[in-house]
Amino acid sequence: MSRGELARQQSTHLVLAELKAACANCNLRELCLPAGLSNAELDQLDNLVNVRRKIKRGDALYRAGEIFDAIYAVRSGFFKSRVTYEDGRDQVTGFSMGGEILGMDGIGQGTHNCDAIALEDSDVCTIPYTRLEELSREVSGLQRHFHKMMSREIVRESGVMMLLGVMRAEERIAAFLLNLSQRLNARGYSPLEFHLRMTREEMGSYLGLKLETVSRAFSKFHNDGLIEVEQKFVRIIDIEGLKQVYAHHVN
Amino acid sequence: MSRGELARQQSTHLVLAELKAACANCNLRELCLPAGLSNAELDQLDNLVNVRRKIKRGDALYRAGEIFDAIYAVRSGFFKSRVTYEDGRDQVTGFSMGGEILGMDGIGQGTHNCDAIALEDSDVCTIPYTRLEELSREVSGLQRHFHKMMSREIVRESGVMMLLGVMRAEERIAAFLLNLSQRLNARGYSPLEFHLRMTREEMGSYLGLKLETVSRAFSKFHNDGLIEVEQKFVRIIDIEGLKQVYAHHVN
DNA sequence: TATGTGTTTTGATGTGGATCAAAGGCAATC
DNA sequence: GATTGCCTTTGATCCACATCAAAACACATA
Repeated sequence: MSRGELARQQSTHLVLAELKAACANCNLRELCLPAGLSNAELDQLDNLVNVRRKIKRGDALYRAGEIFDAIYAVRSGFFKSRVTYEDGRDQVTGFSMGGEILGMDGIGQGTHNCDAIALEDSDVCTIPYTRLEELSREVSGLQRHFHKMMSREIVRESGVMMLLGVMRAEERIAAFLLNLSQRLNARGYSPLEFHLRMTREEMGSYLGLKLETVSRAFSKFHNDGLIEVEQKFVRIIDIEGLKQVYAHHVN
Repeated sequence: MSRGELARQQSTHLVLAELKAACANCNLRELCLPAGLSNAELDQLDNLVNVRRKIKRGDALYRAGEIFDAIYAVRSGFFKSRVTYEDGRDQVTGFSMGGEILGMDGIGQGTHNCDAIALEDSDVCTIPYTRLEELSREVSGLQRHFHKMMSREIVRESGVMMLLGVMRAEERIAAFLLNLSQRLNARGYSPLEFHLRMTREEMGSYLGLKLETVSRAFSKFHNDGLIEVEQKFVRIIDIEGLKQVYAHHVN
C-alpha cells in the first residue's frame, strides 16, 4: 500500500456507517463503550448515543474549564489531550483514536480538566453523562463496561508515569511507537506502517522530551535498521529490535 | 505539639469508631466514598462496607496480578502504590491516606495493576466490587460519587504526568510537599508540620528523581528558610515561598 | 553499651538530554 | 514556481540531575 493510500484509508470517514445512527452498526463497537453488550442492550444504548459531531483539524472538542456534561466516543479521526498549567506550561497527556472514550476527566469536578484537540478532521459520538448514568443503572453490562473504561484510563496513565519517571528517551519513543502500532492493529490497520498524526513536538510533550530528542531517536532507530521514517510516515522494520530497545536497558 | 505527639496522633487508630461498623459514624465520611449521601443512603452503604482489615507496616493490601474483587477505603494509615515493570524497574505511582480509595486500577482487567503497600500500620474498609455495582444501581448518589472518585484519580494522575513531564526537580518536590500539606489539612491535621511516611527514595521514585536529589532539595529549601526538616519531620515555614518555587520558573 | 542495618546527607564527577543555532523539506496559497 | 509558514533534521554546547563515594545518623537488637 502506498503512503498516500494509507493516509486516506486512515482518515476517511465511513460514509455508509453515517447513515445508521449508532452503536449497533458501528464497526468499532467491540472496542468502544458497547463492548460486550447484548443486541437488546445495544438498542437501548443507541437511544443514548444519537448526537454526532464533526471536529475540524485543530479545533477543540472541549476545553479545560468548560462545563462537563458528556463524554465522547471517537468515531473517526485522532485527538490529543492537553493539560495547561497555571503558568502556561502545558503537556500532552494522551492521544485518542477510534473507539476510545474522551472526557472522563470531567466527571470529578464537573468541568473539563484538559483540552481535547483534533489532530485531523474527526467525528465523535456524544454521550450525555446524566443519561449514561441513568442507563447504566438499568443495563448492568453497560455499567460494568463504563467502569472498565475508566479503570483502564487510570492504568494507562500509570503506564505513562512509568514511562516519564523511569525510562530513558529512546525507550520512551520505542514504547510509544509499539503502543501506537498495537492500537492501530486492534482497529484493523497495519501495525507495521502508519502515519503519525502528531508533530515531533507533540510527541515530545507527551513523552517528556524535546522535539530534537524525538527527531534524533528516530534517526538513530533508522540507522539501526529498526524503522523507516519519512516525515510523518513510519514503517517498522524490526519490531523485535524495537522491543529490545527498552527490554535491554542497563539497570 | 511535639514531634512525638504528632506522630502518635497521625497513626493512632480511632478505637471508639471501631465499635461502629461503618460509614455513618466514620469521621472520614465527607472525604470518602459516602460523601454527599443522605442518612438513608448511608445506612444502605453500611451493609456493604462491613469487612475491615488491618495491614501491618510493610505488608501489601494487594499485589499486582492478584484477582480484583474489591476496592478499599483507607480508614487509617498510609499506603504507597507501586507498579513494577517487566524488567524489574518500578515506580511509586501514588500515596494514599485516610478517606482515599485504593484498588480502582483493578476493575479494567480484573486483576490488580499495582502493589498497595502499607507504609505504617493501617486499617482499611473492604468494599466488594460486585456489591458496590449492585448498590450503585439503586443509590444514584453512590453511583455518581464513585464515578467522581475514579475521575479524580484520572485527573490526579494527569497532574503527576505534568509533574514528571515538565517540572524541574525542586518544583516537583515543592508541589509534592504542598499537596501533602493540603491533604493533611483536609483531614484535620496541621498543614504546616507533619511526618513523612515514606523514605527519600520512595518520594524520589514517585517524583522521577533519585533520593540524593530529594535530599538536596530539602537542604536547599531549609537554607532558603522555606521549611525545617529533621529526618521524616517537616515543618513548613514559608508556604508562600514554597508556592513560588514552581510559580516562578523561567520558561 | 556495642553492633548491625537501613536511611540520609554531602561532595566530586559524569552524562543524557536540553538548549541554541542553522539549514533543509513540505504543503498551502498566491 | 515563488512565497510563506510550519515542521524536521543535525551539529555544537551546556547544565540539571544522575552516579559514585563516603561519612553521619537513627534505630533496632544482642
